[in-house]
Amino acid sequence: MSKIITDEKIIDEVLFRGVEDVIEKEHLKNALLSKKQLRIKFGVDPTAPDLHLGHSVPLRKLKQFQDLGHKVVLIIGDFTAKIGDPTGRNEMRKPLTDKEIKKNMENYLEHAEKILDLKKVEVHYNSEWFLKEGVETMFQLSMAGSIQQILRRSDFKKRIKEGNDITLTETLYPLFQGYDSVKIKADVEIGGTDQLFNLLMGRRVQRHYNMPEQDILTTPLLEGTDGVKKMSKSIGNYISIGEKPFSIFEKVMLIQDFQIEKYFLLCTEATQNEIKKISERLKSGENPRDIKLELAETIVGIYHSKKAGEKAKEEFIKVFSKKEIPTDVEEYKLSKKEISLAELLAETKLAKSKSDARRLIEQGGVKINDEVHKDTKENVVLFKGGEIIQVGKRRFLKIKI
RNA sequence: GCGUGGUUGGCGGAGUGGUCAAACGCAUCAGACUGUAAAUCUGACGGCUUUAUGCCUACGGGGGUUCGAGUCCCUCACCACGCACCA
Repeated sequence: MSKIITDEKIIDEVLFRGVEDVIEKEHLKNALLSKKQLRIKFGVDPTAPDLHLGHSVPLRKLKQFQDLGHKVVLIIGDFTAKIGDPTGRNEMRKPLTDKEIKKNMENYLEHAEKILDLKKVEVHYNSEWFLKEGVETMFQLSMAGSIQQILRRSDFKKRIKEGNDITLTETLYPLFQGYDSVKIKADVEIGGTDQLFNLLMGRRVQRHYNMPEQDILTTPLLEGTDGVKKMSKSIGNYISIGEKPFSIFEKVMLIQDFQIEKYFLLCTEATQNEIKKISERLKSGENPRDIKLELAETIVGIYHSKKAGEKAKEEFIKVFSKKEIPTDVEEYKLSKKEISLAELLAETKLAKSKSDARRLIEQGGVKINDEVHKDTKENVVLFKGGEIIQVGKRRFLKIKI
């Protein structure tokens, strides 16, 4: 068993930095100081095929607990996924198949490994107990909460108001999630602020089973690259931690200026002090772009390597500031040497269709070897190989014969 | 079960017999401007080509009326609301 760190200063940092709310803060702090190894629960929803920076926020918090010597317990909600978490939903989610869940989880753990030390993590699938215990547990559990409590949550209220259905299974979801805490004897549960209701339900369920109630720590939600909406794959404003260095870099640069500090806080190890300095630099009128470059470099550094971060930065300056052609351009092997430009764009997926390609060409968005080709009537272009096709600012392709 | 209303593009939402590839808004994409952005301005935003007051495919599914149908009728599916039980 690893040693438990009880340095009060470090503990305060863990409970403060990048934390939205801690419920029973004093209690948790004392527990952390007590030298006892705590069990830190984190529920994973196996609907996400890959992890993005938004997911990384609570995971990074878990890592801090892990570093203090506590036991991180990941619960993979394969059973609960079949119900679907109603949080933030105005419609019921469609249930996943076992196969999808399995595949998603393999992906998830692979990515999570970039943040947590998985060897020290205890992993459970909640079907372990739910399938075995069956109806009896359902009865017990459904007595732990009341309809009024469940309906008090805002997403349900909204759905009722809008006349959308709420299935009975959805109302049970928080109880099921809470039961996980009972089974693994959680001392602490971590989650995003959107999970607050479910997390609190965990306390209730534990109480119902005459267990000490878990403390709760919530982390802020991270807005995506649009600066407004919560980072999410379906909105398309996400940065996956499995992406290639340059891709991560590029997307981090897309975030809005006012998000810089939050990203430093939630996505990097920067200390409170360092973040303060960054705020000051921003206030003093320093070009936010340069600070964003540092941010992007740091984040790439975390998920790849320091070197990859530096390289991505150089590349970014080259492509976007100096408007040069990137060093590594994806190659595309052309089937025939003579092909119309529109056809080529459609074939290579640089454009959605030939019509789309024509529109891009007309609008001056297409370049061959840095030269704008605006003529749609130019039917056939003879390619020798080695030409660089550019669409917009970010899409490049090298022609290979 | 009965009744009423609804189902239009990535989304919201117009359109009630012809000029609808579908107003308007959002999202997206391209161009200009820039700090990579953001904001702003311009343009595009179903597909195909012979680039045109061009052709094809679209308004939940199927069928019908009509010279002509998101638009009228029938039917099926789905959704919402109301009624019915409690009274």
